Amino acid sequence: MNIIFMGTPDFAVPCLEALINSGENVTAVFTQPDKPKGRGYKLAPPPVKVVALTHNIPVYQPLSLKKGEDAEFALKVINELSPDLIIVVAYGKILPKAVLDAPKHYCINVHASLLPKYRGAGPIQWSVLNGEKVTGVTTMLMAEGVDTGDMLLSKSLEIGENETASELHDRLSVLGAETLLDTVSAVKLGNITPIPQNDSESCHAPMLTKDMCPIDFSKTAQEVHNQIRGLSSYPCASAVLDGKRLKVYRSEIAENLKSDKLPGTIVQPKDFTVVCGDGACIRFTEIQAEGGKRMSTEDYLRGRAVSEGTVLV
RNA sequence: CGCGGAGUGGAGCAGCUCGGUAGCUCGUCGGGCUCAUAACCCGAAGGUCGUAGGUUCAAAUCCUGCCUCCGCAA
Repeated sequence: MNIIFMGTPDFAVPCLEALINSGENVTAVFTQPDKPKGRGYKLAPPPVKVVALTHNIPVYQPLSLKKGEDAEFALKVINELSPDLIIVVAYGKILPKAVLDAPKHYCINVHASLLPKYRGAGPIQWSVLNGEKVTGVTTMLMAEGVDTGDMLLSKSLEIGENETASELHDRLSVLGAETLLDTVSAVKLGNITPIPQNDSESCHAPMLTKDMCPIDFSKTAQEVHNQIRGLSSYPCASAVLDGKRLKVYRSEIAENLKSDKLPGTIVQPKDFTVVCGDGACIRFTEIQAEGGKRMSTEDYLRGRAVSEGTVLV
């Protein structure tokens, strides 16, 4: 099949590679423009672009698909390629109707949640933040609303107790590629049955922001744990130790340990165990100090003393 | 030229202000104690102090260039 692929970040890469490896004819890749990133504002290409280029697939990076010269040119390109399918995976732009109607068959989107739950840009992180036990990926026909189209196929998986959003991200991106291939096969066989979403069961998962990062130790240990997992590894939960920011990438609930100390107090300096609002304790297992490298708490404590009774803010 | 921090035995850090035998916590190896141990005691190995120059009788320490890593901001 002739396919146009639209996607931008790492999550989309396995899908693109799966299509290429399964012998589909990917005639063009649309992705976000290179953006200045990191120190010194170096211009960085999106991961999907890098993969596309290594397979010699033409890459288009319009600023907009809705209006302006870029949009007109993009639409022209799309129509000239006359794709059978347009596959969209975390592209980061909303497609106008003209693009949705362009392919002979469908515009199909791969979304990292079990729809209709967690529509939006941050489904993986929010399912961890909310302490979900199960999540998955769903393929759907694209409609004009964000993540509201009729569902095609879905696959689910269990979320580990201590699993971080970035680990889950990696697993879901692989599962997404599988689900996408199954969906494409079904389309070829004319064997798809779109199922409308039940809007009343939906919820929204917006992009994460930095004001979600500071840890509020007055919450329960489980809530704090979920926050740490859900924000890892970006933007990453943080606490303040001795006036400096401490990022917490990984944690675990301390079994059978209670304390009536003030929430945020370090009760076991040897393994960085901290009291939370419900008296239960949480143990940081992977952290990063300002200016320092990300490392296991064990390594961190070898070089810096943390004293019992210190209170994190 | 966006702002800032850091590169020291296998790991994480101190030492640099006020140049002059490289230290701490841990790991590794050997020995001891112990019913036993991740506990304790004794001992050992292991470092061109990121890299290239400069200043100096002497540089981890002062000066300059370069490389790499990280925080903020985007």
